[in-house]
Amino acid sequence: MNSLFKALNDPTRRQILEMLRVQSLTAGEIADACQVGKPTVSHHLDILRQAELVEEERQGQFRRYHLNTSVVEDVMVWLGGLIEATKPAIKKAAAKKLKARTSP
Amino acid sequence: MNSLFKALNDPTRRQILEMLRVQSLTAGEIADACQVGKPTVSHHLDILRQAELVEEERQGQFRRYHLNTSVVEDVMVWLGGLIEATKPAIKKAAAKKLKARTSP
DNA sequence: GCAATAATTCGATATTTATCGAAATATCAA
DNA sequence: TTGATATTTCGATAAATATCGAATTATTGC
Repeated sequence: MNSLFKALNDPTRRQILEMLRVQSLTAGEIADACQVGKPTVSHHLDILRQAELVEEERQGQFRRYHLNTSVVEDVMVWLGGLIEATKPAIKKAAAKKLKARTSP
Repeated sequence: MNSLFKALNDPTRRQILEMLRVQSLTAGEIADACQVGKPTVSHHLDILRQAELVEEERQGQFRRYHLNTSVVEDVMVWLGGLIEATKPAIKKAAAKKLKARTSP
């Protein structure tokens, strides 16, 4: 979880993820699109890879990067837990509401 | 979005959110539970408040902190966009699958 | 008003981090 | 092999950040 939130914390990295959502890209293409140098992009891709948010595929002298959505779901599950398993008072109210809707 | 991901990036702050999920707490109670000093907790609560992840309610000499789930949903929406609006090839495949399921 | 309690702000510090230019590594093409 | 291109690694640096002790602010109860 730590490496995931760390990876998501930077605006440039989030921009990279948004780009990879549309299509997989090489490091060079990413560097052209983002307003940072190539060494910086390389560093960002490293952090995204550590978090398993992106996967690297080597194609000759290029390296193509893909988005990995499965770990994105992991974050969503954690966040969902924050919303779902909430205070007893609210859980009680939710149960009451449900009962009113399901009983005749 | 920036302040939200920044707030979520620290393990202590995530622990605070998990505690507030169960019940609202005072700064002192949080400091007792977490393994950090009171000034540090105060700082973390400040960052969580900037991200609107927690809300402060003054009760005499105490300050009670509540979890605000609405912005948690904002993060989930952003993450969901990463999953949903995916590559055209996959979208096409999904459409095909849907058609096979809905047509006679 | 005054002592006690809750919490924050202040000042300092050590660590992490984003960034870049230069150098190194790796692959392709001729 | 040699030159060109893609990408990373290295070294340095400036900025952000988590943490603490001490001092400060705010509120309660006597």
